[in-house]
Amino acid sequence: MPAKAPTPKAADKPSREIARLLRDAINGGELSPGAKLPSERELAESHGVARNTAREAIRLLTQEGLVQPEHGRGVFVRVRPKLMRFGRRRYSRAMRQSGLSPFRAEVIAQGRTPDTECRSVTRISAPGEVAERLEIPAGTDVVRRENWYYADGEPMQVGTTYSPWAIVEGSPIADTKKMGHGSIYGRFEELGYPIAYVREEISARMPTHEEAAGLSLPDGVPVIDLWHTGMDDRRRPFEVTRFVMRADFTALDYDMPVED
Amino acid sequence: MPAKAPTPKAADKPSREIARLLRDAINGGELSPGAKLPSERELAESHGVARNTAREAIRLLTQEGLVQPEHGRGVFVRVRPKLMRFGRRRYSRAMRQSGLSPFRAEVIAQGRTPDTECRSVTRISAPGEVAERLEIPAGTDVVRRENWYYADGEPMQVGTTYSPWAIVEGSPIADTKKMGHGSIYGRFEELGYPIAYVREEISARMPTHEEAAGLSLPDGVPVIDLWHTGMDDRRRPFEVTRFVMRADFTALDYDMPVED
DNA sequence: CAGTGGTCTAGACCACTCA
DNA sequence: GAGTGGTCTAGACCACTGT
Repeated sequence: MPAKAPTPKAADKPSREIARLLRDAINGGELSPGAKLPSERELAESHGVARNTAREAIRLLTQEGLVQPEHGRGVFVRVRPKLMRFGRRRYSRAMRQSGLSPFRAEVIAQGRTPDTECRSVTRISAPGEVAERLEIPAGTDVVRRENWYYADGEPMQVGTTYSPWAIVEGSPIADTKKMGHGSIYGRFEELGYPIAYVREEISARMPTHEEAAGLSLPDGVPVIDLWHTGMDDRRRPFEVTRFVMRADFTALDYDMPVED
Repeated sequence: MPAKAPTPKAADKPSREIARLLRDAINGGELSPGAKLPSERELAESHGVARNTAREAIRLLTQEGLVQPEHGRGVFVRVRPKLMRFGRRRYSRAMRQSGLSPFRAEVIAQGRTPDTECRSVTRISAPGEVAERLEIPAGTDVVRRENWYYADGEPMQVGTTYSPWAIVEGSPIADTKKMGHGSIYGRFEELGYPIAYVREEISARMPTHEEAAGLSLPDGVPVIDLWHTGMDDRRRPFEVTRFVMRADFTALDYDMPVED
């Protein structure tokens, strides 16, 4: 090849450059959410690079969560869904008495169709992370309930609830059969454990391989990993739930007084 | 080539298979955090595939946040750092009077060295997201302070605080110069705005291109995106801060009474 | 210097979608 | 069947890290 640098200004690697152009087009509004990007082969030809290089550009945008390739159809600008919001109100008495679980209420409020499924109810010995939060010795018997939450048929969250066997024995909570669609906190109240305090420990990370498969997560979508502890009026923990939630559909919203 | 399928059992694509083997080795403990993986060329040869295929396997694990390639050195199993925890106590009177900002206190408690830097203090007209939360008309003048938070020299968070000009005019908060390393809530208290309630809206997502560069984020690390609103004893908002935090170093921990 | 990951090429075939 | 993304090959050169 002749001259070494016809345009020394070129912003580095071709793949980065193509990604930058597409990103700017998306952020600038030339490519709206839902729009289809040029195909990999088109991008490759129009930029005079190999297909793999165009593909690398798409990959960069995918990891940023900006676009989403669909096999056989094309690459599309991702639509930012309205977030489902969960917070302190989730545990209010009003919610508890509405007969609706907090998840169902929120999804319905957004005009979508909720669905929940209890995949398993088992009696196991408490793992360390659970025992600590329940303030019981590790290995104590607990009931484990695995719940899946859907909106319009798509899985949104998985919640795994653990509660001491000594507390829930004989109640609907320990029952494999249906417990109804209401809030579980109504059941705990009947057992003498009215929820009065909650602790929520929140972190975020990329999903594991299994989570990505189970929740049908596209690339570039993290999960919120939330450990929830429910306590009664004397601050005795009676239930912990670990939620794994699609971060692109979920927001947490807490409104609370400041501690002294 | 001769026979079509010598082992039809082969668990799908070679790159996925190599990724699975490495993942299992990591989760099984054969490869501890900090350990070096075989080089791409070694993996390619030992599995009888092209280097790009081995590379694709590494990429899958990188996106899961399991490993971290380092240019010229190798690919390493990621060390899960101890999380910095922030929560409701962050705004307590005790914290306010300790003379330490909540961030500094937490980092020091972990035996690391905190650093904070105020990159800019400007007077601008409030963007919509800010005005809504401050309950002021969009376009009202606010002071914008951009703060960067470091632990052991590495950037951990960026917090952008907005407060009505009418409230902070003439105070250290509106001053470009140093404001000291204490909590900003002490200053607001002096101005007649003792913090009494907070609202925290939390979501998680992949970092933008700019955020990834600014925070030196490795691939596979999401950010926590937090809008914080500070309110006085009459629930009047006087300050909002948007935090963007490295999710692999950060946890939020809220302990609160349930609403009626 | 040798060894590592980062980027790129120019092909190939497969799997999926849609008219 | 035409067009799309998904995976793979067998090379090449570059940039960075260590000794």
